[in-house]
Amino acid sequence: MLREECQGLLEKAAEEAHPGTPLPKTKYSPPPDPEMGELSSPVCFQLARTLRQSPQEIAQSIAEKIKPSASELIESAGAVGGYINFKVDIGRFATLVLGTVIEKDGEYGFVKTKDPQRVMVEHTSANPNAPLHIGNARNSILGDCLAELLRRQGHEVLVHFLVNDMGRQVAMATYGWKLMGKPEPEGRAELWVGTIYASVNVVNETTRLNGEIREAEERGKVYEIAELQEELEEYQKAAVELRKRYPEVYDTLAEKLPQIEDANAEIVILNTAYENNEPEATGDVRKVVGYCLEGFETSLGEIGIGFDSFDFESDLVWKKAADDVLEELKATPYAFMDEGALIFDSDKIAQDLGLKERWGLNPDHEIPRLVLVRSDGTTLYTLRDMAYHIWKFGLVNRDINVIGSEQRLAQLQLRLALAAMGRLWMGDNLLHYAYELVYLPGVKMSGRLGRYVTLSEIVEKAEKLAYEAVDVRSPHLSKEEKEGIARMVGHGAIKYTLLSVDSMKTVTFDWEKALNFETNSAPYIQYSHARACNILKKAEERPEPDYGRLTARREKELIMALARFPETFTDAVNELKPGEITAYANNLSDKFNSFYAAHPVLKAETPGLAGARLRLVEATRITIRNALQTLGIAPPERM
RNA sequence: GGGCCCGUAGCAGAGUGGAUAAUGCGUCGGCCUCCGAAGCCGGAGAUCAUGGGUUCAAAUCCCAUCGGGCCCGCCA
Repeated sequence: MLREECQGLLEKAAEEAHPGTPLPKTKYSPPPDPEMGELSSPVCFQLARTLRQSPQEIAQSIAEKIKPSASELIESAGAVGGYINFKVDIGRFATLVLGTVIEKDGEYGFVKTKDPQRVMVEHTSANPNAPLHIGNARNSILGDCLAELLRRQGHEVLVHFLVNDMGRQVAMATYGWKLMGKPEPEGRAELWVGTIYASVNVVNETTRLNGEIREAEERGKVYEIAELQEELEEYQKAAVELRKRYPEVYDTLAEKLPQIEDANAEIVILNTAYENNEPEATGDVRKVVGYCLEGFETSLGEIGIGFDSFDFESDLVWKKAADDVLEELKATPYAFMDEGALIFDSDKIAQDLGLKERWGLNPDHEIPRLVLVRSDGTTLYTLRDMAYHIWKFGLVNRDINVIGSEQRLAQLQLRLALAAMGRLWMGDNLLHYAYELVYLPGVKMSGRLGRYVTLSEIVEKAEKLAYEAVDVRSPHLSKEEKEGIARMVGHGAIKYTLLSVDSMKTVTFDWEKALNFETNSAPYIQYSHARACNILKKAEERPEPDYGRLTARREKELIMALARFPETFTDAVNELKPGEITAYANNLSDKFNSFYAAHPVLKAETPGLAGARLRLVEATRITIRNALQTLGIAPPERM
């Protein structure tokens, strides 16, 4: 709102000083020194060229013509070094801002879009044969936050999870489970399924390697033996870890699997049977996948993340949706046979429709082709993915896929294929929200070997550390209260670390940093919220506010920060950058804590000032809470 | 070989055309008889990977080079 005021004043003044010169759009920003004012425009630098004058002269001439009296909020304007700086009438501005925040309360800042859409956010979509780990967690947390941001902007949002249940990996887990006599899960279902899967893999690979070593020994190939031995050691190490986690699982499989003549062939048979929807196979696979998905729902549910729908890849196959896509593609000029396989010509469609320019791709780069059907006639995952997206676009008109950046090319080819089938609008409205991986120092994660740091481990550890911190700082609270706070703080800490880093940068997950409860963390922001709540709780009366007295630097800065929330929110949603909100919330907390340390609220010098400061605290509480909620972080009232 | 992404203080990490490059950890020095010290106040610490270019103005845009990651499967 302040920007519009300044822009209006500027336009009028510029017209007077330099008639007929259009005012270019520029960004406003706070000047480096608060003494210079609250908002500044660099517009004169741009005018310098057309007006053939120095920016300083232009700024001077425009500033002289600005009439602050025409504005309710601006007190004065001045030219400094080519910039035009505005000083805000803080009393009036505070009245407006604090009044708006308190009146809008839970809705403050959530500027509604003029163009509400139905949007899908697909996120997590982890293979249902291993537990969620910290890398998946970045996906889930980003996806959940994007969905929340879009919802708050007024879109109708659907959150879906694609279950990749057609792969060999799921068949392996199911096969192991059958071999064990189809037991019920023990402990964490997803970890248990993951252990079965990894055990099958490790036992099979060990058997294979032992055979190859024997053969190499017979032929006396010394060099090969050493190589195989080394590989074998990796699996043996993994076996020890798996055995430690679920002794019966590993031991049973280690005993039974080697007795099977060709376990791999049996796994393929099971997979094919499932693909054909044969009742027994379907019952078994769905059971195991179900265990795993329940585990996902539990561990994500613990940190407040959920889905509207789990979409099974197998359902698409059974509905023959992929076959329909195949027929459609075959009928286009972009599918051709090569060595018995059916190929999609990604580059040709991009050229024919000018999609490289349209989608901002390198025009000189040839986009690699894509295999749709193997020479043995079986289809590939991509085809099912196309069918899935056509289905999704039957529900929504915009789709955001939160998927690792390594899938960039595959996602592009998917969009091109949609365009090739006459569904350009789907290609245009499909966004691959890419993110980089999360690394754990000193840990090499591997699903195949059952080696991972699971999300629930991390959540548990965070809760434990948070509990200890609460216990030290607020020993008088009941155990239940402490636990509730520990959950909010622990979960918040994890989410904040993953949301505050740009999604295109790799994150090195550092326990110390993620669970540091000091400045620039969720707990710091939560603490600021709790402090604000505490003051409000202790205020016995609310004197009539005298906003004109909020003149101290820290008060002004806090008010300015509060006023910035709506535009921060809008930027964050439009650019899909949750980091904007984390940075904002941290900055707002800084301003509040500085204010808190410098100025007493309840014991302010006059009742009018106390009243004004109380509203300021109230508005801060509301804004911090709103910001945290868009991030999926809970705002505790005490901690 | 081709393509995409990343490179900012000891470390972590904002900022993608505007003033003196945020912030945190660590480090040095202060502040609890005053609304919660998970806090506040103040120091020191940066050739923004390197070299060119565009611009009144470059960490930001363009080109080249170096370093790191990922992709270019008849895997999913």
